[in-house]
Amino acid sequence: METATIKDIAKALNLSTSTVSRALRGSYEINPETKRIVLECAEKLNYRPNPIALSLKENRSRAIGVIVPEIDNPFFSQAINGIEAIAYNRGYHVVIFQSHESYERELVNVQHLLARRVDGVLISLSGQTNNYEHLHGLQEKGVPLVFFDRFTDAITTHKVIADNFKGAFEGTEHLILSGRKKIAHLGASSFLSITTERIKGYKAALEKYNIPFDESLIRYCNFSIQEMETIIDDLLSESNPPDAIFTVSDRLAMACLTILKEKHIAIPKDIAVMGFTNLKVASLLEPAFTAVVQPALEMGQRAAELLLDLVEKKSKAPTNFQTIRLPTELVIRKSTAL
Amino acid sequence: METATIKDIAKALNLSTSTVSRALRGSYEINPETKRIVLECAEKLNYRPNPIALSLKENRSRAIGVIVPEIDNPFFSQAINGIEAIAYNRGYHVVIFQSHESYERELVNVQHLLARRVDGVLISLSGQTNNYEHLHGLQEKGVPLVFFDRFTDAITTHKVIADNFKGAFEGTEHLILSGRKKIAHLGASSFLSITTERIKGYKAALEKYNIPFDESLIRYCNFSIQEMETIIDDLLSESNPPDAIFTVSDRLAMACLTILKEKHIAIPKDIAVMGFTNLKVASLLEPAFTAVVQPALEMGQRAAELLLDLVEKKSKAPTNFQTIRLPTELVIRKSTAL
DNA sequence: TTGTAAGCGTTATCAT
DNA sequence: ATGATAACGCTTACAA
Repeated sequence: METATIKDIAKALNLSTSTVSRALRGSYEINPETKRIVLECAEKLNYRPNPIALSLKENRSRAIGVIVPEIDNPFFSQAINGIEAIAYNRGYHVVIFQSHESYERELVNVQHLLARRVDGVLISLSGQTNNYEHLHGLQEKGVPLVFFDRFTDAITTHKVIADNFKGAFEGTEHLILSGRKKIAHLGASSFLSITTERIKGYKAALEKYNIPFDESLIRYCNFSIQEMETIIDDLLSESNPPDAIFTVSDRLAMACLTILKEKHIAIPKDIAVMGFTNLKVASLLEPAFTAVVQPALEMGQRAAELLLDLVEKKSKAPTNFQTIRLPTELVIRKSTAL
Repeated sequence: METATIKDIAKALNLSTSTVSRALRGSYEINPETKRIVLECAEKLNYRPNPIALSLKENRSRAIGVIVPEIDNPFFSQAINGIEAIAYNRGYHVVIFQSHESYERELVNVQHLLARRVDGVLISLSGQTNNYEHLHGLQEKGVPLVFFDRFTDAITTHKVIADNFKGAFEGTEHLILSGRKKIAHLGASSFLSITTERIKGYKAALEKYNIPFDESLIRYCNFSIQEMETIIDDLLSESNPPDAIFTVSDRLAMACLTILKEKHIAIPKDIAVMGFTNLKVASLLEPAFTAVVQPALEMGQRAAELLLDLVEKKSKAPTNFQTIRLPTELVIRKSTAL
């Protein structure tokens, strides 16, 4: 059974396709009776408008593209969840791409999205991206773009991000106040806003408590778990290892805890571990772990809302682009008996 | 700057669109010189074929649809990762929908996928689904369908699933051999294959060791974390609570561990906990937790491969539908010092 | 109130 | 070797 088209209805009813089209979309200028029989017939034939034909005509797809570093990362899958919820409610589909932290891949993703004529793009930058021509390209072609989580100031548009500075400041302060003297900071790629902003927060906290900043305590690792492990191992095997570790992502936190456990290092006692995660993950981790919880779901929702507003915007009035900083929450869980 | 079309190239070169089209796709019957200048011009204008126009013409979209209960679930996000990898390599896009464990939502998702003319569908059934007309509908319209993880025998097609019976058997056996006498089984919805198959494995293990089966030790919970907690609480507050709990999903395992910890119940000592999860989550959970690890990534990959084979199949020869059961792995982690 | 025709970008068929 | 035309499904001036 093939899908019925407007033509089929027109033929069945001896009407023109334009009449059917109008009746279907409830135009004024149509005889109520005609409208009735058209709708009835459409129902009978199980007519479904072909969105592809519409896309071709209107040069838009009612789909938005999302580019994330990895789907299989709790932060991003939760953000996508938020995006999907909003998009679904507003009648849009979501097409997902992964950059796998690769600039080249991100480039290709953008080209695919352009080819697909998505109506807008949500992106969280790859850790390798430090050139933004592809994003300018999107904007030049009039495709609205909104950043979430990882952005660049090189592009003017809405940004929905965590309050990285404040989160890192509060987290670091918490470590200091609980007596830690030597706090390592495990960042992602140095290109990323989440890294630079968090390092600033970290530094500011050290400064407030007159702790000298030690460059060697900052490490960058963006890619494989493998690489993270190497770096963490390296950090821990120094003659005078840190007594606290601040990590900037779920995966770093996990890698860190795993290694510490393997090395039989007591987490609250010998080394304090804290870092940016999302709530679900935080609840799974070592109870002594302190989480700077990011509102991943809300970030996705807000970003999607802003994007769809841009997409549906009719007026050509200049947009006031916003940078929304969602608050993080410091979660200190009791170390319950296991 | 607008996107260039074949027409633009034709106009610029004083050729017909058909010639340009043929040159672009490297037809024999074209003058090498013409071909050259066309390609050159296409390059200059940054021509990109419009996949929407192609879709309309060919009545296909080079996109596959995926329906999962929840994106934000480590098992599914990992499976999607596998799907995406294969689809990307073979030139397909992935459109993702969530059923949120709701039959109605799944129905709507299927309709959207039909409207979008996806070339094929991968689905893992919602916990509420016990009517399969919508899936028959897909098949009637010639849209290939492949199940992964959660399937029904009411539909004839490829199925890529975990070896649920064996996994549950081995897991339960492990609990029995480590001295547990009263093993509770926390299933998802009773409609789901993952539930029924795993219960069979559980029963078979009990039988092997002559442990009488006690219906009241089996509980079903498919939905909110809230509901899971109620059920687990209920189970634990019986006069003679179980000394082991077997859970059939990541989320159940998490809910279970959380509650036990809150109640200060010693996990290896008072109650053994084990269950189906994926490796990433398993490594984060309570070290005394025993995991029946499912190959989520591979499941996604295999399912996507089978689906794309169906999609691209030319011959009308009847297909031999396969049911691929991927082995699970019993992971017993040492309870390292924390 | 309804019909005719053009057009969205592309390719296939049938000329030339 | 190349061009003209129709067609994919739909909307929308413009005509009637």
